[in-house]
Amino acid sequence: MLLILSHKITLICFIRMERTLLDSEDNLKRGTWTAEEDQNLIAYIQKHGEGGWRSLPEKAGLRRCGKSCRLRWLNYLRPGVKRGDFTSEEAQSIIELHAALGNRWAAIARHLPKRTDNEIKNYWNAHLKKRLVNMGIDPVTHKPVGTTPGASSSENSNNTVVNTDPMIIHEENATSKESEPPQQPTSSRSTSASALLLNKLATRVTTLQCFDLDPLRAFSSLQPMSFNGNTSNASADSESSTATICHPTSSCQGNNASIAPDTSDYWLDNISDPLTTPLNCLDLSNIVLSPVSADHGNVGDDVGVSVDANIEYSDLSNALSILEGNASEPANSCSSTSSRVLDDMASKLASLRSFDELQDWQNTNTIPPGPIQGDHSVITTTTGDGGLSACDINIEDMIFDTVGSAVFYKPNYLENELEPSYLFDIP
DNA sequence: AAATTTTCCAACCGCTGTCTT
DNA sequence: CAAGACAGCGGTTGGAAAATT
Repeated sequence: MLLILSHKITLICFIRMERTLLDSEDNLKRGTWTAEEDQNLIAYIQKHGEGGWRSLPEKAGLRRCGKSCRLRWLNYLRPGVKRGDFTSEEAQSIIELHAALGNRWAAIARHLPKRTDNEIKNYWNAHLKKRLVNMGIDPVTHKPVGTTPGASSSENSNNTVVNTDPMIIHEENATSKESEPPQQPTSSRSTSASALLLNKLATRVTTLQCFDLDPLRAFSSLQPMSFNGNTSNASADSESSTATICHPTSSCQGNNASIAPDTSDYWLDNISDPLTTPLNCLDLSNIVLSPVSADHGNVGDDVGVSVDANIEYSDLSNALSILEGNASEPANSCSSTSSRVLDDMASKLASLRSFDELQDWQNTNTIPPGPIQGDHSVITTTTGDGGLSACDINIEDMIFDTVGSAVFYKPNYLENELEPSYLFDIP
């Protein structure tokens, strides 16, 4: 019996060796790269440049396939590649971006300089996904488990998660381990329409890499493309239509295009004056424009917004007016904190005339974070505004909480390791 | 200390889109 | 326009290292 078992193990080991350590049928080496191979590859690319991967191995004296060489170079050997030790900021970004982009690792990687898609993917699978699960969050939908029946429904046919709700993630405290069950969000889902819209915009703002991702300006260029071309009579459209604004050079067209290409480089390289060029490159696939059956809330007391998972407008033209800062009603007529904040955002963003201005604004916190009022050791998540007023809000501090409600996130509180539970829904 | 299991990530594979001929 | 080459992407896997029994 033991003998048979021993033979069996030996056989398995032999098969494994043959697959992984020894040369394959095509005489190509597989498995871990040696230092010598790395050196050969680096030397060759330094001399001849990247590209021509198929013929590269032979020229470089490597018994590897071209794909393997390319992967090795791009993910590990290429200068500037940052490896290991993700910062809390990077982890936060990955979660936010994953909420917005789904498993589009390459797209996510473009927002994290020096990180490769492969490493981000691994980090997500090995760490972040588990962290979310432990917190009771569905890593696919980024919503609490149990609140999203048919979680996969949030993914479209391209396997792209269209939910954009990122969530706050608190750095794991190494000193205070487990024993505590995963903390479930204590706040109820916000029913504020304004808050939901604000969420969407805040998400975009916090991940802005370039002026072209200005969500408010994009709304302007969204108008002629939405509602199947009918912008004045939203109610005629009985189905929710997904609006995607396409890259100027992209072939994607129409309402159902789900993935907009990364456009940062294009805009930075080609657009000097945003005012003279239509801003039409923002992927708004998560923002669904459709008629609403009831006015659940107001944005600037004008725009009806549904409370479904998607932002919906009953009156796009009014919405645009508000978002462009041309609303007839002043901000103080807003019905809620989030409305006021939204107005502030709209006014500010609409006033920006260049990417530089946007950066300046972000850098100088034109809308400064004010002192948070209230007892944060008591407040975990609340359905109120936590004592914040609109003028206290720094847009960069906005982010989703775990239930998809708008919150205010003060990074400096995390950094200082103060009470981390300072999530505030916006009513 | 040894055996076993789990974790994590480097690398591979298959597929798709784009470019070139 | 078709076919092949190529680059890039995302899912999966093998196995070394770490953790646990």
